[in-house]
Amino acid sequence: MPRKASSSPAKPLPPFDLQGFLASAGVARTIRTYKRSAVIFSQGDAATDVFYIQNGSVKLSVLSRTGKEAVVAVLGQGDFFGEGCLAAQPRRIATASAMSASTVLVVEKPQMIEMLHTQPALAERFIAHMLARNIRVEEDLVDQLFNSSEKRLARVLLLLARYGKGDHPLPIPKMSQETLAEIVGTTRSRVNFFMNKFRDLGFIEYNGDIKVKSALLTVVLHD
Amino acid sequence: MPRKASSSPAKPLPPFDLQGFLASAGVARTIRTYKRSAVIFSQGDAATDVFYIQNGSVKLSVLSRTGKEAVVAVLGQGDFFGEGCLAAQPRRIATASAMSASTVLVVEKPQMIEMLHTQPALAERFIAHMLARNIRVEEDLVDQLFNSSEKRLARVLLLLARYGKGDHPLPIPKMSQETLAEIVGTTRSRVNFFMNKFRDLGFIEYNGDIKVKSALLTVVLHD
DNA sequence: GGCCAGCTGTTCACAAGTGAACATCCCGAA
DNA sequence: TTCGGGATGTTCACTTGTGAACAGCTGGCC
Repeated sequence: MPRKASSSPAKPLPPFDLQGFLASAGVARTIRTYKRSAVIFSQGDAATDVFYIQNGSVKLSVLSRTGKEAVVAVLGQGDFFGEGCLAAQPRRIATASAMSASTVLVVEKPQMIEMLHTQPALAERFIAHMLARNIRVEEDLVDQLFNSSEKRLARVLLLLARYGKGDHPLPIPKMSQETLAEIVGTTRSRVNFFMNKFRDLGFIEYNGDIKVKSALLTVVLHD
Repeated sequence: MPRKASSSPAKPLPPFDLQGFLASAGVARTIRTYKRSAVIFSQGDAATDVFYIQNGSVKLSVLSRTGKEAVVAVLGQGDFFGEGCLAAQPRRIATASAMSASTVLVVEKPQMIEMLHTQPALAERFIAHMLARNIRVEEDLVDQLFNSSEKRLARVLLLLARYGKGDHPLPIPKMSQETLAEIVGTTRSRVNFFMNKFRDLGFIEYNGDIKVKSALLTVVLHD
């Protein structure tokens, strides 16, 4: 029996003290902190480091030739990003920016490569991250291919809400409808329309933050 | 200067004799051969093995609740697939089928995990694969978000054509317009319309196989 | 207080994409 | 050779999404 493709829950990444790990391995490392909206790296920059989120949330966005912006990932504690530099990518293909105050660990590419060779525990963890990321991006792609913008918005809201786990109505980090549109892949006017619809139906509440009634909003996904 | 997101060439995966590698490591392994159109595994099946393509080409497709089908990847020699089982996925989320006669190597999940721990060369190779895959899927997603179906079709044709490398007009494996539509993420009538348009403009030739004039078709991507 | 910037709410003409129908065309099997 | 099934070519009414515009709101800052 085929399952709905996008239904598998976000993989619960076990916490991992990369900083302590690096310290005990005697590896040089840097910790940086960013304020909300601060840019961590920009599309086109030289790609020299891998990042690991200690705290906060980071979004990766891509700017098209025509000026449109798309958000390809929203990441949180325990996620890696910027790992494209380990492959052949000499430049960043996306811009990384903090969505809330964040602290990230920076590891230079040569050291990361070295450690992936010599530290099986890190390699294992990193592979797990890549697998999870891959599954998520594939689900996003399938979602784009199959679903209308109304359903995609509902899915994004549900995923963001359960991001902090706990399953109960959890406030979503402050985020404009413009940003939501960039995540969902549609226009702001469309997001606005459906947000009001969902609110009228009692599926969400919002003024400043958004509160999602998961059980109700889920209905939208199943037609 | 931001680069066009989908412009980075498919990563040229260096050949890797996984079979020989496994043999010398004394690991149990199985080789299977499939005919064109044969199903390797189906969406919903128990996910117990990782596959490695020795030869041929394999597509991964997902079926929606509503009966629509989408192709999420077309893979070739040297690619892994079915690696989702290494993460938390107990079931296949996609169907894998041979697009041409293919031989694949099958490795059971526990052995793959064991080897990723003990064989740095394999782990490295596997990480490289996951990074490349991730980049490609992200590009596909961005392509969906930014581009019209005409441009997406052009991009898919270009990627398929240069798949075998060499850069010169290379015949694309026989593939129906229906399948192309599932890869591009649109309807057959749309694909048919644009294929004829491209043919009229001299960008491609086709009766049975498709021949892509890369230099010409590329124009479509840049408006 | 008054101003500005950014976000929200709303509308609308227009563009793009869908899906279903029907007419060929081609090729391999009986 | 004929038949049937799959592929292609073509059309069209209908749905969905776009992008640009304009009018409030609201909150921070001088």
